[in-house]
Amino acid sequence: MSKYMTRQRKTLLDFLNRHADELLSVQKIADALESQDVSRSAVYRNVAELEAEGKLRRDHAGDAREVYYRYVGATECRDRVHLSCKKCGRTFHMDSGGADALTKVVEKAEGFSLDRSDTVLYGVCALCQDGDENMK
Amino acid sequence: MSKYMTRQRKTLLDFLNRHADELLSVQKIADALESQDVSRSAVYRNVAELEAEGKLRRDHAGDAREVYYRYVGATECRDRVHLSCKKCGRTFHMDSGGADALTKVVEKAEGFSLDRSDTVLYGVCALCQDGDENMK
DNA sequence: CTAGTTGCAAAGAGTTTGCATGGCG
DNA sequence: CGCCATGCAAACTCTTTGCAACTAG
Repeated sequence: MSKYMTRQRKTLLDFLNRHADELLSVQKIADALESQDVSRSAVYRNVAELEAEGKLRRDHAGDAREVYYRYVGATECRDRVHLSCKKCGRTFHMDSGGADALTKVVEKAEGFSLDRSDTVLYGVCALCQDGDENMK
Repeated sequence: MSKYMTRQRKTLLDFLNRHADELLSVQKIADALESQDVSRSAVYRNVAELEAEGKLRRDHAGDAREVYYRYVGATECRDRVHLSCKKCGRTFHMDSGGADALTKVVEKAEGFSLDRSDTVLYGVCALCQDGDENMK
């Protein structure tokens, strides 16, 4: 666990808060923080720690070979099922009613105990579904 | 797209069929096929192709830095929501009734159009839930 | 002060690629 | 026989690590 709040860590947390729920590779983070004099090692080390604390969650982005992360440290992400839009990349949270229904469906169908905070559903969000009609 | 069915590709496909739905790293695959004289390059190249064809899906396994794959080429995996057990690592398929219910829940809750074949739910399967009691 | 943290650069690990050789159709 | 695929090894990219210098509390 972290004991000191260093300039680098503060900078990183600030960046993550401004990009909560975005799919971020360490590369992107490091590039962004480079101008603020945060070394790549510091990024890697802090990211690893945040991951261990459960504030950053690993995800995989389409084709890329790098590891992607999603900041779920903000309280509004706690124990919430995430919905990831394949078109715009944005993330949405299911409200607890929806999550309850979801958990129940899975439980009933397979006797499977869903882990809400580990699950990410993929699909297309409401906004992008509308947009489609204009694009095609 | 593949034009020739080489010995290596055949060996790989055979292996994948025997390990359908398991979480496999290229390392594991390559190690297993090494004894059958399939080079790592061949594995990497064929895996990339199968991924492009949609028969192998990328996933991420807990802590590891490597890329993991899941063979979903078998017909029983087509368009089915996958359930991945965090304890035993096994994968289960939701029947279409369950998947319909799931799709509806998500649609209603957020206007989100679920992509069944891209979604993997994490949690603990029925078997492992029972096992727990004996372990603790 | 003292221990945790950083930066750098070198080491590791996993993946990709160029090119000559081999094999499927 | 022609073209695609393979094998090998070198090249790359991303990530980890050792160690001296630095700094938060």
